Amino acid sequence: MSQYLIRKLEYYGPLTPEERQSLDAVTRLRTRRIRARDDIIQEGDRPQSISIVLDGWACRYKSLEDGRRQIVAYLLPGDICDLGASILREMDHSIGAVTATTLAEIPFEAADQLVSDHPRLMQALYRDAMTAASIQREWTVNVGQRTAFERLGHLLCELFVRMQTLGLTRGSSCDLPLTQGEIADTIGLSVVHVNRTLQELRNTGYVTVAGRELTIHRLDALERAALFNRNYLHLPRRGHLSEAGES
Amino acid sequence: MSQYLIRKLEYYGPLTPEERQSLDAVTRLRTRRIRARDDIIQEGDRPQSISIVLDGWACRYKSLEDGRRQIVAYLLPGDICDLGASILREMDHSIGAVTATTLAEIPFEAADQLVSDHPRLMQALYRDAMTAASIQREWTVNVGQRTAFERLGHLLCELFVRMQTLGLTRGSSCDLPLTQGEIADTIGLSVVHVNRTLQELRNTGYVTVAGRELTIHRLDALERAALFNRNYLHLPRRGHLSEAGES
DNA sequence: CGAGCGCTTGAGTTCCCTCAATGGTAGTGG
DNA sequence: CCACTACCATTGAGGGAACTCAAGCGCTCG
Repeated sequence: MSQYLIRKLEYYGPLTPEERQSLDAVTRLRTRRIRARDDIIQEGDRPQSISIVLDGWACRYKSLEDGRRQIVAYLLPGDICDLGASILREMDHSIGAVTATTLAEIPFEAADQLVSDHPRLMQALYRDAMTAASIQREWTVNVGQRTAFERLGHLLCELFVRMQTLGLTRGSSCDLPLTQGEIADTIGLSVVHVNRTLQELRNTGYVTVAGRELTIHRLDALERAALFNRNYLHLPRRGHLSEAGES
Repeated sequence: MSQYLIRKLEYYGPLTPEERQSLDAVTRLRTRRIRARDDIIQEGDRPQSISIVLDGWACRYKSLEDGRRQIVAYLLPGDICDLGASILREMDHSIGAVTATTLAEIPFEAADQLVSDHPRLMQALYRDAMTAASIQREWTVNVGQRTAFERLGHLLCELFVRMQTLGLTRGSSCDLPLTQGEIADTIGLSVVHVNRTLQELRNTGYVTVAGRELTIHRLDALERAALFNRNYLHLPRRGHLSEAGES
């Protein structure tokens, strides 16, 4: 079940069979299903376990009193929901399910046991948290400096590349289960403007967005146009990536 | 020398005298002075030690190829420069000195020794990293959702409150060694518009900015006007804060 | 089959940007 | 000690990117 987390952690260095197995076991202890658009946890809550996305898309978001909302991260399969939340007093943001989502819920004791049994896993998880922080910095740059066209292009590049590392792309296509309203809340634009910018991306031949599927026709060109530089994802050098069918 | 780091970590829970002393000792091993506006480390570099700001202001920033620049964090005394950089391949952003800055440089081996001698310090440092990540999320909200007035007000509130926790405020005033250009790169506005927005903040009586000093006349009111909610700083409940003279 | 939601389009507006110019101040060097 | 330079803050004018409001269309689903 936790194949995506394992896959992700192995980018940082191979795991031993024991580490893989312990990780796998601990994610099978308890699972939880969330319906699309329901909240997984809310700002102010105190989490009782560590949750990992097994399947589906979720997002971290923060709301302002007057209803404005900013999505600050997307959680794809293998991503951990409560980085540090257990160690801080309470959640400073909410997490919502974008699609129907399956979570593994790991009790704190089981997690403690896991990392004390396998100290190298601790390091891999820390690394994962640092990568998440790097992505957060890049998102700040995205909304702070880039034009609407670049912002949207950058977001699509990031999501595609992250899906690719998970083996969840099909050629130059992947799922994109976001509404234009959610995209708007992600890149700090209005829905109307997202719609027009998306048309611009389509009309210039960079992408096709049909239903819930994204196709990037010229990834290299889009990366250039959107000033996307994948260094912030801290992936291994190119060429290691594989698709679903190949593994 | 590392009084500010110690002070910050003690917000998360008191340290033993031994922990304090070891922390202090390790920050005295080697120090480095940086002139204002020089870079401390650049994107792509691989850090050779852990640096802690002892004195002065620094900032994390990312540059785009065409010269646009986004400041993604300010590093105040007690802040750690290379959260996770040692564990990732290379720096995904640069760090520059805003003012003249003094750094403690802790060799990796000394840092490893420190946290293995005092495991609770590891937890405090991890907590600190998680708080930094929380601030980063809030900055994404700031540039993504808030108006120019709110953005600038929010930034000033954050900097003032953070300086306050360090005991570096004088009543309702504190240092603000930023040029309007740097503020512009922080909140994603043009210099001209920062200037006008700052005037708006002055004219409405919220703040005075004279030379390199910021005075916030009505902090509560500004917090409300800027939609500032200090929960994301994960400070202890209010009332614990003290000023320089009091401790 | 109406209701709700998401996508799309048009029209008008506003917030923020760029360009340009000025004055003040600090640092440099002759 | 005073040019000379550089940088920063400030102001005006004009333009454009993105916003709001409003309406219509096509799904899907109870």
